Amino acid sequence: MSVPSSRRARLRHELTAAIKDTALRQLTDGGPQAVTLRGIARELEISPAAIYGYFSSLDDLYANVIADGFNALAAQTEAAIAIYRERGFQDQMLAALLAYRWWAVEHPELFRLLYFSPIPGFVAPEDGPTLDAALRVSAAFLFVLADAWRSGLGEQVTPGPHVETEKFAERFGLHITADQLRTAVGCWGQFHGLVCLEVGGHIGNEWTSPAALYEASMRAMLRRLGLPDASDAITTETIKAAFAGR
Amino acid sequence: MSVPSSRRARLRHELTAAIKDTALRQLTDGGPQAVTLRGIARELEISPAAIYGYFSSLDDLYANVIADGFNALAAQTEAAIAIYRERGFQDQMLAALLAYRWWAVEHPELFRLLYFSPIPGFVAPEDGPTLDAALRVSAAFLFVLADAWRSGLGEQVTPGPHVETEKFAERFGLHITADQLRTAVGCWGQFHGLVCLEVGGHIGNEWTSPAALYEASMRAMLRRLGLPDASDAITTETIKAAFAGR
DNA sequence: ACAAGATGATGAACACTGTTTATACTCTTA
DNA sequence: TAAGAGTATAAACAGTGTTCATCATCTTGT
Repeated sequence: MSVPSSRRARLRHELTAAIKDTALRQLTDGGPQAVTLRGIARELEISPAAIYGYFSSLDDLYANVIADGFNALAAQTEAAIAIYRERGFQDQMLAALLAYRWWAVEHPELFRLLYFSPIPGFVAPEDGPTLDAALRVSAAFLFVLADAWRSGLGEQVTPGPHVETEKFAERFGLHITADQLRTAVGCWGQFHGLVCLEVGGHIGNEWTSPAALYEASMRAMLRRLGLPDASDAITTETIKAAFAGR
Repeated sequence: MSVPSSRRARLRHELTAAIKDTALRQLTDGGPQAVTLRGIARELEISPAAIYGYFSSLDDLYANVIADGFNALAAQTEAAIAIYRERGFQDQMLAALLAYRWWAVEHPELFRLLYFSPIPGFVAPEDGPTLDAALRVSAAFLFVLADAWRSGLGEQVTPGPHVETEKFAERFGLHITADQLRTAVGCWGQFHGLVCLEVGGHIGNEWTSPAALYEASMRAMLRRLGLPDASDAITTETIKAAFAGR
């Protein structure tokens, strides 16, 4: 801090971004094992040791890439919700759900990295930006659902034993019942699970269209939540088009 | 084949098993990056090069560990189903679902390896035992559900566009409708997703009991399928006890 | 404008990793 | 017992993350 020299700060910021970018590119090109400290240095025509002036270790670099990834995913779902801001909650939810899958399918390696980090050391609780960014993703969906509930829609929840919701309310600044929390997490598992199976290559796309299957499942899920049917016009293609002309 | 010398064959079999075992132990102890060819050799007091007489590469070793893992997971779910062979399909399904989560929670690193292989090179389609073992897991659930459908139970399926089911029927030897297939995959995504979130550490167990949440969600899912309510006596603890006294 | 000092980059080294190859060894079997 | 198949080995190679002492560069107070 304390009045940083602007030139140095700019160069520093640019190089950190460049390092993260090349790491991301190596990840998307050749999988997790292909991203290499020396490879990044080679590509940037820089000494391997120089990177340590920007990241304390390769794990630290990974942590930042992961945080950026979570933020990108969150931004995409939030943007999808914003598109249908004037419409019903069911439209906002469906748009967010489709945007979630779209992002995952377009960035499969990064998506894997986010939710099944193949890096050993860190789950990094409370450690900083990683966890916050991860929560931001779920929060995007949760807030829409909570808004719908608050407005009196969709009170079909999953019954079950009582669970604590205080710590949850504390973290999210959101007061919902135990049944609602259970329902929300159940939905989360549902769409996240389908996306995981597809990204992991376990839904053979030789015998199904994953996109159509996902969309149908999500519409059914929203119906089970007690929400009105979402507009038929909302499909993955619609979302893509709306993002393209943004 | 051709009348193998029994002594050599036995030693060979034992050492391959020992290699896989230590690889698995290193995985569960220190994560994916901790399993090391040289580390295995060190632990078995063997030359690193000796392992290449048993596995063609580290990836090959991984593939075998993965196949074994899928088979262990499949065996556990099949055994859980077998316990309730004389009972209703809903009991068999719930038991299988709870056994699935239980196995995943008890072998988190291996579960990650199975469904989000952090190894670069292989998804290995048609490559041999890996894919077969992976299919065996889904088949366990699918056959029970198909039996229930065939007996006239639970015809609440997810409507949607037509998808091809011929290649699917060919692979599984099971003839179901497109709506049934969509429903089954939707359910798969649901329970698999919840397990993935928990194993990935994204369901904070500081504000929920993942086991209770999972059980409640699964009972709700079976109800949505149109199956009768499963016995209240079936819980994770029940399954554990049944396995312990087997 | 210049010296002082902070900041950044470097090459060499270390301890690892997977993999190959030529060599030595051991055991089966004819 | 001799031949030969099967197995284990040490040494080497290319590559990895990380550290450290050294050197270049740039910012800044006087």
